[in-house]
Amino acid sequence: MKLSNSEWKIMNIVWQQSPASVRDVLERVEGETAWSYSTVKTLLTRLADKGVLTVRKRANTSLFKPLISEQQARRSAIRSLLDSAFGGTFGSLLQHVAQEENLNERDRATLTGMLSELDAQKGDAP
Amino acid sequence: MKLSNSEWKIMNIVWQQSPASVRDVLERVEGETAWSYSTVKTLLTRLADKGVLTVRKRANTSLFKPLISEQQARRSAIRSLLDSAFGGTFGSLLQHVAQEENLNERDRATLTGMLSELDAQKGDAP
DNA sequence: GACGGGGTGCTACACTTGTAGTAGATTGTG
DNA sequence: CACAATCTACTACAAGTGTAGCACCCCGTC
Repeated sequence: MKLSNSEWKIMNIVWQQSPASVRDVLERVEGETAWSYSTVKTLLTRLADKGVLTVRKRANTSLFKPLISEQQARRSAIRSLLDSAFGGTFGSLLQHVAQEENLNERDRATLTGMLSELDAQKGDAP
Repeated sequence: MKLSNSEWKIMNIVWQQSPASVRDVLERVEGETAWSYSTVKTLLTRLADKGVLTVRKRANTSLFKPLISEQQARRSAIRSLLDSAFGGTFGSLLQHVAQEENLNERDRATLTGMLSELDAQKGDAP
């Protein structure tokens, strides 16, 4: 389940406030984005069409609830990043982070430790 | 510099074989994808238009070279993942990995160690 | 019971991505 | 030099994203 940028923004809100109406979401994004009511509605509807949210009608208002957990979504986002940018292995992500992101010495050491562990097993998760 | 899936596939090749022609790339992706010559050409051209590759003409053939490093691209891909899916902090990525991905006990412990380190400093990298 | 505020359902439209075809320029070779 | 093999340039088109407008419906209030 691949989410786009805007879709993540929406989902992050719906995960926090589970049955959420268009207006609920709109109120939360106001200030961060300048989305119109319509835009939020379209995004929510699309997510429902994709099967990521359910809709239930309460009076005349649609309430949306997540069908996938934040964990699932995060997991698949990581997977997809690994596949396109890190040759599919978690190890190379760690390696990159250890070398490139600015970590302190302790953390870097920790990571490189993990790395050699991973290298040692070589039986990676698919 | 945001790269799409196919663009990553192309870039991964060009990073390996620096001046690369359309045909060079095509040969490398054959077997993995069923892209036509045209498709590869379009993708390379688009990347050049985006300023991610340079083109130089050698006789009648265009040769492409990366203008950004794999590190830069990876870095920005991570940044973008963090922003959309992990509230912008590296810590929550680590946390997710520690809890959700299937690591062995050693690695998990290592990560949670790092995590509390990060929490302790609280002065994260922007 | 008419009206206004908020809601829904459609429609739209520009830009990006995935994928490719075609026409015309270039070049090595017999 | 003429021809075939290559290349490039341009065009195309469907699906996905970002962003929004409009018409119409329902419910509470005067």
